[in-house]
Amino acid sequence: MTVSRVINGRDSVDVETQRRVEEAIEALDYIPNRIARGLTSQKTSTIGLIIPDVVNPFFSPVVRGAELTARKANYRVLLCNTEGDLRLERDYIEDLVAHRVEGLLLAPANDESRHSVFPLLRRGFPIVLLDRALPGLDCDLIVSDSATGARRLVEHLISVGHRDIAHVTDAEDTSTGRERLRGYQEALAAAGIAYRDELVFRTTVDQIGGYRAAQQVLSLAPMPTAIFTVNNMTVVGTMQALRERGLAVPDDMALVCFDDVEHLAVLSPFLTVIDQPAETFGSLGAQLLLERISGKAGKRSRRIVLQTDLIVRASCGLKTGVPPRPKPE
Amino acid sequence: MTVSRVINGRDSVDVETQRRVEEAIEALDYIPNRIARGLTSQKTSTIGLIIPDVVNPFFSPVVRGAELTARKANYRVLLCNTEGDLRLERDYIEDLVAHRVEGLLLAPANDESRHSVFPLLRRGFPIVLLDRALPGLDCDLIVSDSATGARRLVEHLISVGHRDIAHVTDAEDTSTGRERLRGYQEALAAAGIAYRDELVFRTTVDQIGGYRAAQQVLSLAPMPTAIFTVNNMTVVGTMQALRERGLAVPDDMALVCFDDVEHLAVLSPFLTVIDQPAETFGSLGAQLLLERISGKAGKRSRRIVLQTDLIVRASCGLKTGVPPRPKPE
DNA sequence: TGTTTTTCTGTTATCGCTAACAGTCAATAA
DNA sequence: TTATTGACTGTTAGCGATAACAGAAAAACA
Repeated sequence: MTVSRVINGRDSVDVETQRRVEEAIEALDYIPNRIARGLTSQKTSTIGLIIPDVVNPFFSPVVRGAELTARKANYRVLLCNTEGDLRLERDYIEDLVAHRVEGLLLAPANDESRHSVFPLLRRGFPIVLLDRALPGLDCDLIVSDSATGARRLVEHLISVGHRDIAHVTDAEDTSTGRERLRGYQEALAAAGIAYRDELVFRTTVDQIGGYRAAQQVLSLAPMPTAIFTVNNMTVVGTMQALRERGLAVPDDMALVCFDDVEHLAVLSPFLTVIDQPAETFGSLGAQLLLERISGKAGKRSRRIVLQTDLIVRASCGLKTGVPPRPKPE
Repeated sequence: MTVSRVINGRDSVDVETQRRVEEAIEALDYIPNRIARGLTSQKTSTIGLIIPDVVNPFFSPVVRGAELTARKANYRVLLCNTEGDLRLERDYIEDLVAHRVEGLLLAPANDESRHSVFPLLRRGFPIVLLDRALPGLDCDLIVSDSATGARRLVEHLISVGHRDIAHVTDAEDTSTGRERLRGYQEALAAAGIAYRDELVFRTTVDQIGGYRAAQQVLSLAPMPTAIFTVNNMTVVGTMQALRERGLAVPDDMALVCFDDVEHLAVLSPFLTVIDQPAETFGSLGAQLLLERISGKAGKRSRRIVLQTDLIVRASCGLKTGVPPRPKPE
């Protein structure tokens, strides 16, 4: 008990005793067991972070932001990678709750994730959704303005002369996919171009999905002159398919997508993209979550919509590319 | 107690009792507290993973590999981002130990990390070092063959006609930096080219470091005709500096580096690189660690050297680039 | 001087779980 | 029939910390 007092610097302890305790701690390499402390205090100082894929350059900054912010508040982050697998996601959620994380940051796989989230929400478990909203759930949320982003991307394509624009997107089971599709449709409508469902290709939003969808796009006759892919993984697959067919960007096909990728942006700035503030998803998400955990959040749930940046480069056949963003700052 | 029996499926429990317990669990949304279980069993089923930066495309696959492998063994991963900061790294290590992680995967910031690691090692704490060795520490270790990789990169530069080759690397406080410098020197020696210390630029191995070092390279007169940067972050900074000067790769300057980057490799395959099996660092590291935790590892420490791939693309002025690696498989 | 207060340290109980043991009851064996 | 076994459930203790309280000794006060 006296040891506990020394470690936590609470209550009064004799100077001499304190010295002896500290000596013993040193001699024994004693490190207090935070787990046991958590048992008593009912605080684990840990939050869970569930994302589909750390390797995805959109999500890794999310991890970084969350970790940094959590750390500042003396919280730790348990990271889980779902691979976009719902069952894995569900298992992870249960596992994290069993680990008594004090709250959860979740970038859900798709709409069906709501079934795992709902029970937590009902019992008032602190949770913040990232990137994707879940239908019917009233919950703290950070998304970016996907519809506007998509609209600007497609408007840009239209402004440089494209009218037959294919869209590679997901199976319509994510809010981001739906919003981006909506933006695509809005841009077309505003330009008086008829929406054609056969130009929208639904697939898994990973590299292979992008590859397959692009193959379908390229088998159309006549081919569209531009492709708008829903994220940074599908664009990679799409590019592969283009290359296989010997098609060049932008000469044979214009290409735009969501998500900027750091290395690409500097080393080879040719892709016109919508850049999302990825790290902000993590840091702001952690901040909201910590507020909720500490009870400073109030009853109402908060929906935050982050604005995005259109970065115009050369992938649409514009005559002059905009120089890359200035970095280092 | 009977509840514990039902949950763990141990000992015999009456069918009727079991049903009632399960009913109650359901009704109460009861989720067992794994933390408390850990207190009893002295097992937290958690490992720590400390890396300099999740956002770095070399390290994010490491995280993925570690997480996947740990998960298969029913272990969780506590992730910590040091930003390459020694003090943060030390704090994290202590923190993870306080959390009673059963072992530690560490990609150390630099040689000085050994002071944090040594006390753990002495008390037999399971630990596996990733990417960088620590001088004087006898410890499980996974590195890639940096010297050979560097040698092949420089040999390639020499083979296409370069003789004045600058090297951007770190402050000589990491094993990887030293090994790559050694490979650079070996390649020069083998070609009968004199090593010139003024062509080696020591810096922080991040983007800004690469940028500054490259500026120095470009201020030399005469300028070298090729630059070999030590990793994927420095090459980004280097590229920025080149672009600012209006220098093109490979026409005005050849450029090679360690680390392939997925997006770049597909979307813009022009950089000749040494590709390290990044995810293997994580998965194999976790595997070694779990073996050591379970006592299956034996007394002797294991040193694993992963082989690398030279991927020749267009950044050295070779007439014909090799096609990008086939993907999807 | 005696009484109160303060300073310090030790004891007990508790967090949620499980190992180890104990006890009850019915089925089986002798 | 009695002893033995097995199936089942409950009790106690302890993992490592802390909150709450208790008690002893010294300091401050009357």
